[in-house]
Amino acid sequence: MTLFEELKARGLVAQTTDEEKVRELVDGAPMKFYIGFDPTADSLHIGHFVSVMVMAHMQRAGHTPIALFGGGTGLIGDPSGKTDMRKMLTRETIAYNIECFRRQMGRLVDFSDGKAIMVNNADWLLDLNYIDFLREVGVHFSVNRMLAAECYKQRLERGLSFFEMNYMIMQSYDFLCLARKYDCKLELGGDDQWSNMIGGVELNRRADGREVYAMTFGLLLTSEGKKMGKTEKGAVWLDPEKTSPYDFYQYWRNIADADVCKCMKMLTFVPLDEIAEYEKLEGSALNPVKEKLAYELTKLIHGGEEAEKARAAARSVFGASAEDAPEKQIAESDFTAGKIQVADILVKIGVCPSKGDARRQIQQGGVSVDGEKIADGFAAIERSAFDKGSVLVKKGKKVTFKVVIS
RNA sequence: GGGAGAGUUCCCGAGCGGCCAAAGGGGGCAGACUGUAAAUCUGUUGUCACUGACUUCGGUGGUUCGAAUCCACCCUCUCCCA
Repeated sequence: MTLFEELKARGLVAQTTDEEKVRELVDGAPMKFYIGFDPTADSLHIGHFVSVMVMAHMQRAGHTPIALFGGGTGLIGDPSGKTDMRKMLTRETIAYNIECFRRQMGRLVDFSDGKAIMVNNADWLLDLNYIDFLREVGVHFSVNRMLAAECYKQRLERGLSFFEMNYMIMQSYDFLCLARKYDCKLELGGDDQWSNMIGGVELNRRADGREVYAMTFGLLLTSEGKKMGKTEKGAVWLDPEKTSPYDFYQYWRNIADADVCKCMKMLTFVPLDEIAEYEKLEGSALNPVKEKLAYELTKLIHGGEEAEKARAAARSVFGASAEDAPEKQIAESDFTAGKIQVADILVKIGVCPSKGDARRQIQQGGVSVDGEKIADGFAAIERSAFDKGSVLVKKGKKVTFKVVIS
């Protein structure tokens, strides 16, 4: 199976500007390609995951990825698919964010010895002269066509600033610069970037007469068509400080039945024929597959050791013993007259946002201490309960902590 | 620059001067059912010293016994005209 076929089978090919040519490039001699990243946050999240995986696949096949950080375009913000204008970021935050991205990406893509290149488009965008830019690049763009582009349509109804409108032009210019400087032949990106990417291909042809190509991969959507990786608490991050390996693991462990195999194809290196076996399964038989998915992904992002820990913790929480539950500390001073209210503990260890909420959870029967359900919202436990070292506090089915005294 | 309108709790969105901690929906959390899934049903969703008190309705002042609701100014956003 060739690389292109594999990418396609994994659902990593959505649109191409010229499928035959792209296939030749991907399956052919080593070449350079690029993927752009908007440094809008200080950590990559699941939405970026696909991009990074595609880079990794390509690199394994000998190609050289160019990771382009939108340090310059980040100052504008991509209006595609957004309903509102994005916040503008300061240059300092963007620089910091790029640094964070760079670190996280290093886990999956090898940047040593020039095997992959990192560039920041601020290097060529910031010093642009407005008039020169208009003369060199601006002439090649038709406003009529830009307005017709799908990505702007929605925004036209709600208002689109000239400022944002320039995003497409700048991204196109990126491709032109990379083609000139690195002989970059191919741009990859999420399907939502399609319009912007075509812009780059066109610009290369018009400005330099150079043939370059673009290929998109599908966005990571749930079977219900929503973007994955969003929870109410925010995105699922790859930074362990922002989303703990355990939560990360749990996110995937709780994935919908319909999405397991798709994610495994797109996000892991698990061989396709192995996944084909999993696709035959359905119902509760999928549970081990979900576990594998969660384990593989956690391993890719946080390393084998963290993956083992997360899996063990999950198994214990939902299995018989809870010995591996995460530990939380409370202080000796939290006790009053040798007692502490269960509600207070819940607040102290950050399980509940307020004491009122904690009482509610207890009264609704959602809290247990050392395996015993508490019903009284004002129930307190004795200091002596901690004599054995720790007390197991559980809220709901999924939140369990071992509480110790520091 | 001229004209019209809007800013309410996590989000959307009701809201008569007192009966408003504020309808309804979404989302979240918990319970039942389950497979740590989905769907469904139930409860709950400002804070606390919790049958009571306190803080919230863009901001600042004002009218009033009493204001999310009325007035003034300000800020922000949207729309229409130029």
